[in-house]
Amino acid sequence: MAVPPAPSVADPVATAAARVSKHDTRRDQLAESALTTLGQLGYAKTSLREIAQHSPYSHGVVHYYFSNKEELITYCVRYYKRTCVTRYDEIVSSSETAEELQSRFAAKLAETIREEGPMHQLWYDLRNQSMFEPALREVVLEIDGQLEAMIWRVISRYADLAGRPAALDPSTTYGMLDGLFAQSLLSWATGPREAREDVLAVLSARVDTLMPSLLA
Amino acid sequence: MAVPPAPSVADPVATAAARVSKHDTRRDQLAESALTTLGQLGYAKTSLREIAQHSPYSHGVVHYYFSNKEELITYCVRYYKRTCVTRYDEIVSSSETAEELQSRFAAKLAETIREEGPMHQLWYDLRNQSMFEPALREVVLEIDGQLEAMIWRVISRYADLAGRPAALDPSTTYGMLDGLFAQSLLSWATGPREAREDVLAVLSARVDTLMPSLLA
DNA sequence: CCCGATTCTTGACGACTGTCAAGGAAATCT
DNA sequence: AGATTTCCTTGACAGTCGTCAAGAATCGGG
Repeated sequence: MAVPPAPSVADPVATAAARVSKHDTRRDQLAESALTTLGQLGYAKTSLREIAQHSPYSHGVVHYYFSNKEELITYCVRYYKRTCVTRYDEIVSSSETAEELQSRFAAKLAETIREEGPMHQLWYDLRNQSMFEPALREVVLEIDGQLEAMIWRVISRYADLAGRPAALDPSTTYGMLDGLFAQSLLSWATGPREAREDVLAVLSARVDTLMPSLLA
Repeated sequence: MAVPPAPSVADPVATAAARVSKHDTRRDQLAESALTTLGQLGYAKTSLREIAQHSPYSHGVVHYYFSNKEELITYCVRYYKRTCVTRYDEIVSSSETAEELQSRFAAKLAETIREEGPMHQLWYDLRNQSMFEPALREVVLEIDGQLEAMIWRVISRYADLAGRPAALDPSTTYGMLDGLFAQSLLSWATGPREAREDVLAVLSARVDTLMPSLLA
């Protein structure tokens, strides 16, 4: 993951740096444990003890690496975001026709629910909680903006490939697609397990047929 | 609100009915107190004691009228729904041209955020919590279906007035519009108060310009 | 190998939660 | 009027929460 700690030498700078990196590695490790717990239980029902139980450590260690529950949570969200907001960039850069981008994007939307469903549930949970908890607003606003930009990279590239301009502004486009995504996620998460693949197929089909009308 | 209790007469049927109606009136009264609390604090941070504090009673009374917290919550949601899922029906029945329905619907979407913002925040909160809490799924699914039907009454009437068929199925249409609505609600709830009217104006404008493309 | 710093565990605290039982207050009935 | 049912308050319970302090375990440099 990160660089392994340097072998012990009498270099106070290097060892101090290794220390810092180890400290950060532990924070990331705890963040990962926290994220799986949060994805399973949701923001409200996730306690620090529960997070610690999904990690190799005991519940007290959280306060050694994070001063607050709040700090842990926001650190988690940013950690999660790091890997998340570039999800479609490979598709954007490697697709060579509008049709290819369209169908691969539609398929990828469904795939990310299948592969990372709980993480998306957590995101929508946190985004909603930010309406009640001011402490979450800053980080939610930041990530929401990045998600909008991510979607806009797809759509503007799509417009380029098709040789037609986008019909809507970035925010409206994001709002609509996000609505469809959230709708499918909800029914994926709450419906019967046997129906999950059908839900994802429907999402793909919808986005696939909808995308042409996002261009003028 | 409900019929006032009948004056005391020696009619066991009437008095029993009055008793029941009084019992139900109290339940509704508690539900209303609970809804304002839930709308302010969100599902996670609302305790029974907090609900009671927003009502004329003490915290123990909740268990006299409801057996569970869960029963109270689901009762609240259904109670709220009663007045809610017909919000656009007056517009649907009284609009005489597609253009009128379009602009009045767009305006009403914004108005309901302005007038009942916290209730909508609560709805999205509960809908999300249903992904983590199976107990909420039944009632959420039921109301979500009614909301979809409500939106579809608007759009199908809109299509009739315009003399063109709807371009999308009810579920997709609902998902898209709901996404835009939720997006505006989020920024209405978390943004600065001075910007609220702007947010609502943007929502109205977006829906207004988007609606024609919902027809084939 | 030993000492000091770092890392982690354990146990405790005050506060809060849903739930419930006991009993007082109020309304109703005879 | 008294008796009885209904309504509501109070106080307590077992449990969980975030937080923190004290000390054990572990690790690295001399």
